[in-house]
Amino acid sequence: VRRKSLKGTDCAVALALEHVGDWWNILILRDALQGYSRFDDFHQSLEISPTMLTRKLNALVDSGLLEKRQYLARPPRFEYVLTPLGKDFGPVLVALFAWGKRNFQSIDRGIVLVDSETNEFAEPIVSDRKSGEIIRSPRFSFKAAKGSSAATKRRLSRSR
Amino acid sequence: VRRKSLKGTDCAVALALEHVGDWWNILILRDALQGYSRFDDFHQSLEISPTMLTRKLNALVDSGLLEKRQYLARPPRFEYVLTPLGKDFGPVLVALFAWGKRNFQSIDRGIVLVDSETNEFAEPIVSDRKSGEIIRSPRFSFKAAKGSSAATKRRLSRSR
DNA sequence: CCGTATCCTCCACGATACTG
DNA sequence: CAGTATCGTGGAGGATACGG
Repeated sequence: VRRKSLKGTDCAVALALEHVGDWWNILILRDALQGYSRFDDFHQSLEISPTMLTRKLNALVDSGLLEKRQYLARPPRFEYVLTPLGKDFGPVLVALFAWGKRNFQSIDRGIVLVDSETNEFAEPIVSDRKSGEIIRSPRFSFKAAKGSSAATKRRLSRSR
Repeated sequence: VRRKSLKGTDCAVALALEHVGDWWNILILRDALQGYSRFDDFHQSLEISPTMLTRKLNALVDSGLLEKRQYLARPPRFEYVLTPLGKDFGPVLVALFAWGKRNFQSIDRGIVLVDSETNEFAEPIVSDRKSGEIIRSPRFSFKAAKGSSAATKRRLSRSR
């Protein structure tokens, strides 16, 4: 949007959109809620240019949805983790996910946003720092419930 | 976004964003769920250029969220009403509204998205076709509950 | 009153290249 | 690996003007 700020509006929806009102933010938050935290994880997941990812990550930090945290001293490494405010955004994503699933996705596969039992968000991914091998990535797991099929071959079709 | 389509993705969130993934669409749907249906209602509410409003309205029609319906033969007049798919988007907006309200809006005023009792969406606005006078606009009504204050003076700060 | 067509501007975004 | 700097461009979006 020729981003006129909607500050001054007292509508909570508009206020919310100030912080998450675009494509990338939502997708980043989605991944974050799945447990993603490192730059490169987002980078690979989203097919976003590093430049843009930097901007969006910083913006989300500024908005207080993410926190930039050092997890390794030498070499200095940072991760972006959800703040309480960011986690609180979860239900919105759940609703969005549900809507999309109800209406646009007949096949019963895709990411798992919440554990169907506990209603809590999936555990963070675990990856071997050394090899970079992903041990467990909740993004690709399936609902435990009734016979979900085999793992999804997930290849984003490259544009261009 | 240099709008690469995310078609081919099986993530429901991405699929959903294909249709509502921007600022204007959300705001239009918000208004639609409040009962707005006429071009000019949206136009005034959103401070959007008529050109853009046309585009967004058409896009939402194409996506199947809105339906363009003639409500007057002579002169021909149209209104944009929510389809079932569009109404189904309601819960997402409710969640977004709630998040914004919880976190960014301390004052207890703003639009009413759902009736607190029935959990149904507010009634359509009623405006006098002749005078154009708005008789009832739920956007500016307040929760019936505990002493809400006077009407909001709503002036968007113009950019530039 | 309810839009649509045309034009133009500017900035969101990707490409590319570079650093610790 | 985890980013930042610079640059170029396409398209989002406003202004304006017109029509039923």
